[in-house]
Amino acid sequence: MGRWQPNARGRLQRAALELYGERGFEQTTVAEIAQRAGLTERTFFRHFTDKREVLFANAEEFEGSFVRALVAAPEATPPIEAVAAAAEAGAGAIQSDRAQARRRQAVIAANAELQERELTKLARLTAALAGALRERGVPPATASLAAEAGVAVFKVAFERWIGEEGEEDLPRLVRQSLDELRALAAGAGAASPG
Amino acid sequence: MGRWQPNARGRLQRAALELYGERGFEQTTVAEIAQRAGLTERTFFRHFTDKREVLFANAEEFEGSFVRALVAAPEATPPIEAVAAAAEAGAGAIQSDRAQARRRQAVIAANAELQERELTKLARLTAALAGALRERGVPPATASLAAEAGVAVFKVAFERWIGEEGEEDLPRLVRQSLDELRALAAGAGAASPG
DNA sequence: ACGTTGATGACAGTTACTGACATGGGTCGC
DNA sequence: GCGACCCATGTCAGTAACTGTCATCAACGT
Repeated sequence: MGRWQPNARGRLQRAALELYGERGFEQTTVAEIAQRAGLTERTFFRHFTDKREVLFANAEEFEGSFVRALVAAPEATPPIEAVAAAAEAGAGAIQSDRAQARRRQAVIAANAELQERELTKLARLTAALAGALRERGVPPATASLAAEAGVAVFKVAFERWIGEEGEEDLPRLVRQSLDELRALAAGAGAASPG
Repeated sequence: MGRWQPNARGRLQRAALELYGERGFEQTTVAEIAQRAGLTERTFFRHFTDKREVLFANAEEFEGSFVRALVAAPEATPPIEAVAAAAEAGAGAIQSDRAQARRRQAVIAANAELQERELTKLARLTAALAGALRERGVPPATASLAAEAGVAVFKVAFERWIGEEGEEDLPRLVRQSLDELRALAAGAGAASPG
């Protein structure tokens, strides 16, 4: 048996999510998280750069599934289709447990600092997608716009998925949101006179 | 003569921008900013909720010019055109001094926490635009997508404007970026074989 | 055996941020 | 003009996030 209980990082993540959910992000101290995980405050900061980051540990993995799908798209695929494929892949990587996603999102929605961090993760994702598009020969500005569009489409689909009770197929919602964006860009959607 | 020097808030903003530029955001303490402004640390936190916010004091004003232009657009304007008009208006509100914008942006680009706060401001702007679109009868998801598209277009134009030496007309760059987004959504932009 | 490694603990220090109370010139009612 | 209040600022004490540094001690290789 090792000197310490295994999976310190995972225990910290679990303890943090629980406490943030129970009493809120601000009302939870890092010392409390560490105590519940059977560790010390100092060890928490060795695993996570700050108090928020513990909720975003798998962001890299998520970003990876997004980017891999984009890279895997055939060369001739138009940028908007390539990012759409990436968004669908990212959607597929998440949708296995909607309950977990809901809990996490509820915690984030309850605190401005956590929302701020989530925006940063999405910005990282956007930058990664834009970079991958540039690698394919897409001009920089076009690459940025396509990446932003793809992430926006994903966000809208994700909100619907979290919010609604019936629909469970996130990739399908992604495709649907993309179609709406296309219609929008084509000039559709004038407000009905009222 | 008043008991205190006038414009405490402005003095704090100026001192902060100077110090963040001179020695960096992290290397500057709030006590130093307050001292340069001839005030105390406690007074700084009465004017700004935190150390970052001092750089984003006019975000509301900026957001206002954006939203006002959207509200002012004729009822029949398609959503994408309405947000485009808003983005052009916001562009017009900024472009009076590119040098100032450059200084500010350099400070922000040098620090992750400041970038995080900027993302939050842009998210606020996006939400405000989406809200205004909904008021016009645009369905929620479409409103969100249109708002995201408008802000993305603005961001791309702004980056070009800050980066390049020649072009000075930010609204024109906004219109240009919008055209690129339109082409993108229509399926253009397949990578050239190579 | 023995030195090294690596995850953790212990502890002190800095600084962002908050709450509570004090101060004193401006201003308004009279 | 005089007193009562107002309110921006000062003062001071406290909390908690984060950091640097050194100690510990099982595991592992040689």
